[in-house]
Amino acid sequence: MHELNPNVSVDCVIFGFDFEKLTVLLIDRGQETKNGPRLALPGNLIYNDENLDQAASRVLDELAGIKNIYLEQVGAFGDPNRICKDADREWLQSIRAEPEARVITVAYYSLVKMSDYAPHASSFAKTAGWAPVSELFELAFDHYEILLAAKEKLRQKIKVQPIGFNLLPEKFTLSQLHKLYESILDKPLDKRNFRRKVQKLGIVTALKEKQRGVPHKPSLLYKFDVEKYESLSENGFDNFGF
Amino acid sequence: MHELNPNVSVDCVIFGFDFEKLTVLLIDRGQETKNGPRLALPGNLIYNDENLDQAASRVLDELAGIKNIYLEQVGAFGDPNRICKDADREWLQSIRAEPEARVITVAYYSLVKMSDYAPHASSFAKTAGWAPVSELFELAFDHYEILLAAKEKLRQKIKVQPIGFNLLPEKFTLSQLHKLYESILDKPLDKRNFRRKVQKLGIVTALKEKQRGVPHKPSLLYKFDVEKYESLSENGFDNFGF
DNA sequence: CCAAAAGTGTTGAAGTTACACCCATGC
DNA sequence: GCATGGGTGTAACTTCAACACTTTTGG
Repeated sequence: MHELNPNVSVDCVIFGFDFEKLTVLLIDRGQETKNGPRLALPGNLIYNDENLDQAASRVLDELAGIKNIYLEQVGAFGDPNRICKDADREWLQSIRAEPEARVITVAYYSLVKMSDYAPHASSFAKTAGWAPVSELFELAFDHYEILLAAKEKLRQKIKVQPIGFNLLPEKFTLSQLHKLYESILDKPLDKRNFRRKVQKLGIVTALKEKQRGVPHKPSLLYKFDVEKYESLSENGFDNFGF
Repeated sequence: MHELNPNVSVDCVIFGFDFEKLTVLLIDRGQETKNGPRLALPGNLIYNDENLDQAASRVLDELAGIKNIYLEQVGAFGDPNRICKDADREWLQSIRAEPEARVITVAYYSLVKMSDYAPHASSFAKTAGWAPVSELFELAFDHYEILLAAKEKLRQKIKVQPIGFNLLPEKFTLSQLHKLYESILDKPLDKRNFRRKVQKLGIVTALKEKQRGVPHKPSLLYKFDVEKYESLSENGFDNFGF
């Protein structure tokens, strides 16, 4: 039966990275509200004939036009009183058949390169865009709490598995990778040790090509070795982590 | 509104340890079923006016008579086709108002000392008891999959934080601790290396007392050093993990 | 005296940290 | 020629994995 389930929703916490800071994808409900936040995570009710992962992908596409990204579950949220702000209640009344239903939501997260995914709003999202995580303090419903939980998961995850390669251009320099790790872990890493470690892991391979047009010694370019990455993924990254 | 939500349930994966092997708390549906498993994780629908954590605690108490244990969320599960076995369908018809409803379930897990918690069945559980994890291959619904996910979470957790001390008697031997770790990680750990590591960590202190009445060399008894544990907890266990 | 678990040290390999200088380019 | 970031090696130290025999008790 292809119908919305009034009691279960999904929300997506999509982190974006731009070599400067960590951002998160939010939609603007565009509502004329006196008080209460207008920003929310993209999320909506699930259909009864789709699974949770599918629902998250679909919702992300419907609200922000972003497809085909790997989403990982954060967990389930849903205190009975998560709809406690007037603005939230009003808004639900405008978009839901059963605005008063008890909803529990399953959150998903991912980390993408901002420049690869230009969000464009549709459905009930008035606008969609990237907001710096460090400047946010309030969101609709319990979305701020969900954001914090997702951030913590991301931090744990990146410590133990080399995600982050999808954040780089196809050809990249080891310095870019270095900077990426430093900004996510939020601490300096020794240049030589970092390079050694990444190279020993074997998931990057050097191209025969260099940077051009830079006002300093041009860097060798590297690409991500997908096969090596996958074979390591299966056997576990025994010795990763900075 | 104190009513059951037809679409959301919780399931509890309670691991028990008895110095021999890892077990899990299961209920027996007691159903006269031709085929399909009779064993299931304790779980049931949530009420609309309780939060997920509360629901998990309540359900665990209702079905197995176990109260006051710390539960941690595993995540949400619920493919549309999780009710695919005839036995499961029949059983739901006997206990639910809307047996055909799409249900997503939120799983919780915990690890307790078996001897501290004698399960006693009630409600729709015919019996409740501990089953060795390694001997299980099939459970109701998607409960086997949930069990595996919970086991993996437990494994990750115990690698990075020394839980497990609430599983031991006040005074314990290093061999007991050793066995505990081996059964959770499901692999042998070198005796000497294990002892060295635990002792260097400093969260156990030797008593001036030995085992008595054992038909072999009696072991020194140890106790858990709570203060040391807490000070380490704050600063992070920098070098823990087997 | 036998069975059963307790207890104990060393060594080689691998990994981690810290650290300073020359190189290639654009302007 | 100078400013900028690219690129490289080593030594001291710590951690890790592997491995075998003696001890103490109860029966």
